[in-house]
Amino acid sequence: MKFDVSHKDRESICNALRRDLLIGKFDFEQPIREQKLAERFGTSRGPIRDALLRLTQEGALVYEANKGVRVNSPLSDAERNVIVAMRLRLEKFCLGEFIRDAKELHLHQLSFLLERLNLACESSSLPEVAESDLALHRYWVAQASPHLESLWLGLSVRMIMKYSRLSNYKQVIEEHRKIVFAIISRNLDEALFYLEENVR
Amino acid sequence: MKFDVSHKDRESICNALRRDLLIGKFDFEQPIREQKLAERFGTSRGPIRDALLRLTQEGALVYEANKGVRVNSPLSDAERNVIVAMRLRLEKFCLGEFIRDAKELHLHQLSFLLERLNLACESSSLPEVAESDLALHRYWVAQASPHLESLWLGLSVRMIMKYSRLSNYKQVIEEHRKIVFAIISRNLDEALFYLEENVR
DNA sequence: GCAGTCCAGATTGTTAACAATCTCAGTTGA
DNA sequence: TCAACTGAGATTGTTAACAATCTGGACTGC
Repeated sequence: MKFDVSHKDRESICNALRRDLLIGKFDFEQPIREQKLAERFGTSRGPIRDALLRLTQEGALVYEANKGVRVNSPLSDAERNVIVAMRLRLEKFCLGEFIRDAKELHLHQLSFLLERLNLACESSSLPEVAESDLALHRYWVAQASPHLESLWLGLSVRMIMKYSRLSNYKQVIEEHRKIVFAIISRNLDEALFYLEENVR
Repeated sequence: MKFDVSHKDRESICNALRRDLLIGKFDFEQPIREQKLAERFGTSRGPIRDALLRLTQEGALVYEANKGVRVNSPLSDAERNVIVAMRLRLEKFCLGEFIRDAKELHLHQLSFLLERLNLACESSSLPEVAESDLALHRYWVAQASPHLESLWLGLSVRMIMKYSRLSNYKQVIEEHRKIVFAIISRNLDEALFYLEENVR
């Protein structure tokens, strides 16, 4: 339980913990100890606290005074529906902006991220698939609107944590291939259609 | 520039800073210094960093490595429209849950919050009006879904920061009176209608 | 004059020690 | 028996000192 090193900055710690949360590494109802994480990442508790505070704000963790944090309780179906609708509203907007403004370089980057997702699916590595999936979506969101990126991230993580053990890798890669192809051919309506199919 | 004391915990510091941000107390593009705030709140830099980190995650501030935080750049009209739509989606859901489940006690609490907003408007105190306005909306959101509360807060703060110098106090109080009366008479459609009118 | 270097002060980032609080098993007393 | 108290250990909350980095201006060599 060591050698997650080569991470040092807050962003990296946050990303590593977020990945752990996505794949359900931590038990519900069991508090997450700062000292343990500090040893794992080779830092003091300060940066760990920063990361936990941030994940709390994103909704993945929940905080209780003088008791630390634990994994947040799952969303109800109704709450999840609201989150999904909000994420779609946000991501459709970004996709529109992206298709309108994307340069050749950006489309190429998209192909690269799709290929990364493909490799992750073929290796059947759940953490890799989850991360590559989010990284792909995140790319057009971040390009279209840095303002909305962290908001999108919170929604997406919270969404995926509930269901989506991402079991069917064949389907995952196929859905994203459709989206990316539609984007590259600048077909907005088609891209939005496949996006909705994928997210919902 | 002292005696904001009687605040000690992170929540209070965060709320105080959020209020300052809502009324535009800090200059754009000018960094916010941790030491200054630490002195103002009578703590060390640790809790201040927590609060700034949280407000950054909410989108009110923006962070740059080794340079600290500053007020985030304003949203574009298109971005704001997306935020408004998302907030409405969320708040309408919560309002429906609230009207369905609210006990007499909760409705009474609503009247109290409305009266507080009324007093704030009469005293024409911008910070008080902004805070009372948010507190009222926040109440039905928090009651309906604690899971969604902090998400809602981020959206609302980001929304209000851009426009809404909340100039017309007469109108503010009137709009909210309509919403609250509709809620108390359990008329969902009417409540949703006035909510949309108020938020948008 | 001017591009490049360097240094001092200011500011953020990290750390370890300490304070405050919680947990829980053991004890007490009715 | 069992509810209430107690205290030691564990954990979070806070602090001040220190390290790393940035900023701006003075200095240097051309």
